Amino acid sequence: MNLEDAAETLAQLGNPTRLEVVRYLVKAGPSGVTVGSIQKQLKIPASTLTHHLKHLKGVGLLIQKREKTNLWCSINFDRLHEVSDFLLEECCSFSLRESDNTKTECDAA
Amino acid sequence: MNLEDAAETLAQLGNPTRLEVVRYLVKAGPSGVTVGSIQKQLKIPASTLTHHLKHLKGVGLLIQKREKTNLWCSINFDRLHEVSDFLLEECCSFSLRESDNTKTECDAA
DNA sequence: CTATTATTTCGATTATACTAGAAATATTTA
DNA sequence: TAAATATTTCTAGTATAATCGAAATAATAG
Repeated sequence: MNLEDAAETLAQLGNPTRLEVVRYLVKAGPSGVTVGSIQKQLKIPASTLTHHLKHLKGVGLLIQKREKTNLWCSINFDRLHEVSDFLLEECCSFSLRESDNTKTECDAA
Repeated sequence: MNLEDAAETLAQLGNPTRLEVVRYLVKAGPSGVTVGSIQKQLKIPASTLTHHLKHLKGVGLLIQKREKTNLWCSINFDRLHEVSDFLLEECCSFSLRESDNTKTECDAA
């Protein structure tokens, strides 16, 4: 994951409403939830929610599957890992290069 | 770290210029670098850089120390870990609750 | 076909962020 | 004091994002 993609993904996670949705999707797990249930549970107006879901899908954090009238949403765990890995790798790269210890800061944490 | 703080921090990391600065600070390590050296290396106009540094400091990602005319900047590694932990914990909370395995998805990764 | 439920598009408002040049400030050195 | 260097403030243009009501669309059930 390059810097541009990481920044874009982080930016999308940086909106409180969207981060709340992401947290909800994570809790829901791989089976996912419908757009409507997110809307009801988190009390987000439908149009606002659609708007944010489009953003999340745009950076590959959201997986959607249609089933009849319902649109099922689930989080892309791999993508979520990629972005946290970007932060961690960039962070820990220092310890790996500069430290004499076999253990990195990451291992220690 | 609560959702609001996490969102705010992620939002600040979500700007390409700032993420580039963060990456540069991470590479520089705990000793840090001056504002001027960031400006020259990354070719960011001084006023733009000051603006972004203020943002990073605002969410606690940046540590600054004055020495004579120079302002030394270094990354707050702890803070960087906190935000990546927020993503990982929220992410892995599912596996912890739903899986019968003792190993979580995080451990496996 | 009609009604119902689910989701999206449209449109408009409001707010906030990014960018950077020019001028100002502050500190050190000569 | 004057010059040089480092950083910040001021200001302003431009762009983009967040929000949500109302209307539109889509799919199914009766």
